[in-house]
Amino acid sequence: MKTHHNNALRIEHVGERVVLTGFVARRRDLGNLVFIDLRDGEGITQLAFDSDNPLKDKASAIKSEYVLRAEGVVRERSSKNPDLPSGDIELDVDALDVLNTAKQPPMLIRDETDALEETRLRHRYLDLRRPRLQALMKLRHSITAATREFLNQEGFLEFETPILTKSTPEGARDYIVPSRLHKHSFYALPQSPQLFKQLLMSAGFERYYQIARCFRDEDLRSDRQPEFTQIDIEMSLIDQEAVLDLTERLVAHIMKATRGIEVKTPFPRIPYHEALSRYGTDKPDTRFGLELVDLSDVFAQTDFKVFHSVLESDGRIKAINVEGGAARFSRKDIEKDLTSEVAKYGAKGLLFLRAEAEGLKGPAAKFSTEEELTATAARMEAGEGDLLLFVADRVQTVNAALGHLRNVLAGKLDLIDADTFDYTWIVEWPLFEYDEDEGRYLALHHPFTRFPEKELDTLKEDPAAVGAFGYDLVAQGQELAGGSLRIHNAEMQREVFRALGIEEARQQERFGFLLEALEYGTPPHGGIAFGLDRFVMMLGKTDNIRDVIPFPKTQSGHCLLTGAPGDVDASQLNELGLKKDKHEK
RNA sequence: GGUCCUGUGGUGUAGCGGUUAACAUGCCAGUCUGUCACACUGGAGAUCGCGGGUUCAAAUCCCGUCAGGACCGCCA
Repeated sequence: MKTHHNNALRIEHVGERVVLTGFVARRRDLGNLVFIDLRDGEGITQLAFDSDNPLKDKASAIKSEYVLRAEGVVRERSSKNPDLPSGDIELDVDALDVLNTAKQPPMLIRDETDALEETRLRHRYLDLRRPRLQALMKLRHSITAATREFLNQEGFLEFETPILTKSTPEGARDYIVPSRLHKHSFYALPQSPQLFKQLLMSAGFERYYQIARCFRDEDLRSDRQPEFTQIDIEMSLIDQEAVLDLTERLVAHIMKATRGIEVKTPFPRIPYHEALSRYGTDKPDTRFGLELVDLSDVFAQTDFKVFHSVLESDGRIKAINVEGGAARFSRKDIEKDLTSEVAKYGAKGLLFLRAEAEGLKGPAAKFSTEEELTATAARMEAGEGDLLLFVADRVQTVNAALGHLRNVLAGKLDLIDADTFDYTWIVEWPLFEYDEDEGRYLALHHPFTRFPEKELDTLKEDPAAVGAFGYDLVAQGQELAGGSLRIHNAEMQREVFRALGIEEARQQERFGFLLEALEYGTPPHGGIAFGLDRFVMMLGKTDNIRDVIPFPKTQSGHCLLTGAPGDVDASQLNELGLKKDKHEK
C-alpha cells in the first residue's frame, strides 16, 4: 500500500515516485496552494498541492485525522523547514485516496495537547496517536525485546503460568473470579507467578522467565495500577551472587539496547538497615546527599521537653543539613511548606536551626545547651549559611518524614540529575517485620524467602532478628526489582509459616501443594522480578504509570474507554449461583 | 478508610453573589502562490458535572453526590 513511512524521505530521494499513507496532522490552505502534514508512527512528511494540481480542491476539503494514501514524486522544497527531519523535501501529489474520514477530534493530536487526562483516556486510541505516547510504547517494546534477547541468550526458557489460580493469604488483596462449574468456588488472579515459578524449579527447569501480568486489588497511585507487568526470573542451583550478577548484566544490556547508555557494574550495595538510617527509606535516591544524621545521643540529657519525651518513649531525633539552605528557606517556608511535607507522614513538627558565625540560631536554640548546640553543629558538619532540619518522633515516623523531606528538598534545590541512573542494591533484609496493627509478624519480602539455616533457632525465639537472603534493586528513588533466594526445604517453610501465625491446617489448605513439592527434591533456587512499568517510566522519563500502559485505569479503577467495571446480566449471575446484595446508597 | 486539588462552548482556561458568561484554540464560511502553530475577515457553538439548600438574585456561597487527579493508610 505504501513505499515509505513518513520519516524516511530525504533530499537524496528527490525525483523518486513514492506512495505514503498516514493521518492528516494539519492542513494549511493558502488558497491556490495547499499543504498537508501527513503523520504516522515514524514522523511527518509534507504533501504539496500546487495551483495547477487537479487534486487541489480535493486536498482543501480534507480535515484533521483523515487517513490518506498519497502517490507522487518527491521534490525539493522551495522553502525548507529546518525543524522537520523531512523538511527539505515534500511530495508533489498526483493521486490521493481518502481511506477514511474523521470527526472533529475531542483533543489536539500533538505532544503539547491541552486535553485533560480524563479526555485523553476516554479517547485513548486518539491519545496514543501522539508522538510522545507512540515513543513510550516503542520504548516498552524495546525493553521487553531486549529482555527476551538477553535471557534467551543466557539459556532461560520463557513460560506462561495460570491467570486463573488460587487465592493465597498474606500479601495484597486478590482479584476474585467466580467459578461456574463449581458454584461458590473462586479462582484468584495471581499477585505474581511466585509459586508457579518455584514449582518450575522443582520440575527441573533451571532457568525460567516470564513477562508476567500481575493483579493486586489495592488502591491506586501515580505509579501503581491494579494490573501491572513483571519481568519475572528464577534460577536453580545458584547463589545470591549469581542472581545479582545476572540482573546487573540484564540491566546493562537493556540500558545499552534501548538508550545507548553504558552502566557501570557491579552496582553498589547498601544493607537495608544502613539505607533506613542514612536515607530513611529502603528505596533511597542516591543521586544527592542530604543524608539523615542521628542526634539522639547528643540530646540524651536534654531539658528540651519535646526531645526529652521522644527519647524517653524510645523515639529518635534525626536531622538533615541543607547546605547553604539558611538563605534559601524562610521561616515561613519551613513552618508552612516543609512542615506540611513531614506532617503527611505523621511527624508532629519540623524544627530548624540556622548555622551562623556565632553558632546555631533559631527558635529551638533557646531550649538547648551550648554543648548540645556545639555537638550538633559538629556532628552535622554545619558551616555558616547551612540549615538544619530536625524531626523527633518514633523511629519509623522520623525516617518516613525525613526520607520524604529529603526528596522534596532535592527537588526544590534542583539537586537531581534526571540522566543519572544510580542503580543500587539494597541487601541484607530482615525476614520479618512486626506489625503493630495486626499484632503479628509479617514477611518483609514474602513468606518463601530463605534465611541462613543456622538462624532456625533465632526464628523461634526472636523472628525480627532473622536475616533474609533478599535483595532489591533501586534507582532514582524507585524500587525497580526485588527478589530473594527461596526456601527449598519443607520443614524450613513450615517454620516460617508458623512464625507468621499460619496454622497447620491453613498451611495445608493454602500452600499444601508447595510444601509437598518441596518434599520431592526441589533444588535450591532463587530469583528476582522487575516492575516493567516502572522501568519504562524511568527510561521514558515520566512519573505517570498511565503513560506507559496503552489502556490504563483511573485512580478509582475505571477504564474510561470501555466503562469497566460494569454490570452483568442477571443470567450471567444466575449461572454462577450469585445474587446481588442490596447495598446502601 | 482519610486529607487536599479540579469539574464552565468540541478542547483548555478566565470569571467566584447581579456580566449579553470572557479568552485562546479547534470548528464553519470567505480572501490569500511557499506555508509549516500560515495569515487576515466574518460566523456558529455553553442545560456553567448532577441533586438539594441559602438568597430578591447562584457558574459564583453551603450540603450532598458523581467523575478526574495528588497524597496518607494499604500495596508479602
